[in-house]
Amino acid sequence: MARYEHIAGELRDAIIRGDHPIGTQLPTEAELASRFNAARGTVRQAVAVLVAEGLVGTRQGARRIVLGSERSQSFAELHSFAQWARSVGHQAGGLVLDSHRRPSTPSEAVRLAITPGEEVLVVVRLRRLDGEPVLVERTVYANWIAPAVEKLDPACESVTQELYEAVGLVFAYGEHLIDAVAAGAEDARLLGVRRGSPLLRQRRTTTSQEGRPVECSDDRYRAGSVTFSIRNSTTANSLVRRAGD
Amino acid sequence: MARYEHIAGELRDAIIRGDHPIGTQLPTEAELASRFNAARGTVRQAVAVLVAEGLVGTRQGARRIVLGSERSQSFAELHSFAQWARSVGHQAGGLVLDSHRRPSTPSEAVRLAITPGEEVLVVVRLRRLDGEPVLVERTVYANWIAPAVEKLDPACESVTQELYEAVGLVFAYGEHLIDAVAAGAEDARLLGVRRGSPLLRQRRTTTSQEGRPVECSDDRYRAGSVTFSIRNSTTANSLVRRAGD
DNA sequence: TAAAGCAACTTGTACAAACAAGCGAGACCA
DNA sequence: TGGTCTCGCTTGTTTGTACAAGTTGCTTTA
Repeated sequence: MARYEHIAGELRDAIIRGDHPIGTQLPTEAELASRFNAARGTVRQAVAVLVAEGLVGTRQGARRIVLGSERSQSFAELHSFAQWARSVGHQAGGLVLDSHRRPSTPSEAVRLAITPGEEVLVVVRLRRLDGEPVLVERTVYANWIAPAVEKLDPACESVTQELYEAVGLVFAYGEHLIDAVAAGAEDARLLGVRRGSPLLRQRRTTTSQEGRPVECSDDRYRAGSVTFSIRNSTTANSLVRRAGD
Repeated sequence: MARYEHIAGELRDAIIRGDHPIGTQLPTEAELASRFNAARGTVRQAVAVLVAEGLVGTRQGARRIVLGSERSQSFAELHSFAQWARSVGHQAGGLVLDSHRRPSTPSEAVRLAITPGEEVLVVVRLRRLDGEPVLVERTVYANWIAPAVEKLDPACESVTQELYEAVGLVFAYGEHLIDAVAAGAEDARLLGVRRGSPLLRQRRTTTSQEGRPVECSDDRYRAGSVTFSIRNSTTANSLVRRAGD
């Protein structure tokens, strides 16, 4: 592990442990540098990690301040329903309801960076959390990954993990659009809610390490089952609000 | 403006302009350094900005890749409905429907880091976008800022801006929980939708520069009016998914 | 022909030094 | 008393250097 990651970990633990309560000041860079016997730049890099996690606030001239003390979960959760579920102590399940190929629509072609009409693989999955159906996933896979997807077990728990083990594919980057929609007839039936009841919708496009789009998906969560949590600050944010589209 | 910010801006413009199309490689650090006549460290800092914005993907050993070409909007939007609206070319409006003091509930006390029962100011606002009601804000302000809030114009367009101008308060940090809920009777009446129709809910807690909680709020958007957009990557993320709470 | 391995290239980590810029508290002055 | 000013402290920016580690394509080898 890198030196700065180690220092970041120590500081994070200290904050979570309560050594640095919320609202109090963190030690200065100089002090941390001497304590960890590292250069100031290395300490800055470590603290930057905590700032990015939203645990620490920083502004020029003033000592840094502890903002939170909850461990923020790592990325994979956002793409892997199963891994997220496990990390919060729940059991994920999945079931493929439909899987077929068809020509891509123009909008899908744009999102997947392919030529319109090129064949894609459409998969509809119902996801459960501790047995309860909570999520309908309608995913469109680009043609080049379709064969590997079709080979997956229909009841496969973690698509992300299986694809990584099978072909070394990593879902490295994602763009997400989040809004609320009313449940359609199929949504309602699958999730066991009334038609028109609120669902949390997440439309995402996922990209491989090399920047190649892999899939785009329309995921709908039953209201009350899942909450997205985001931290932001005036310096460095990754969240944007957009007009409906 | 700092040197690295300038370089980041130049690169961002070049990407948006299409000089570096999506999926292509960015110039190497060495080349950028010589082009901008800056040290490698400075270039790295510049690129880090774009990586944080989700425009560029990076991994050790390989050239950096352009992932997106849309300008990501700056932070203020997330707290300031008005400034966000203006930036996307719409006109924001606001109207205070109710404003009164009452003792804080235990949960509010925790979120605002005050003693339970301490008085808070509750404000209900209806927000419009180009005349259309799109958002009901139910905000709870900590006592220490309440006087300044009460002095605001009830039809005030940007609370954020007014409070900054009045008392120099900056909404520096925020934590946000996003989910979907059904419209209650009051929500439905105010937003002009049917009871039970889907709303996008954003519960937030906002903190001042000094790390002092200022307000917590329950904001509900009419479905279709607003979409949250998030970019993430395996390295460095700020988004977390949580079980319903 | 296909796998293994090497070599050049590129990004990541770490250290050191110097100056810039913002903050906060105490000193000073009206 | 109340405001202003200055000075020390702390974080932000920039440069330079050296080495570590991952990627990629080419070469070598079986």
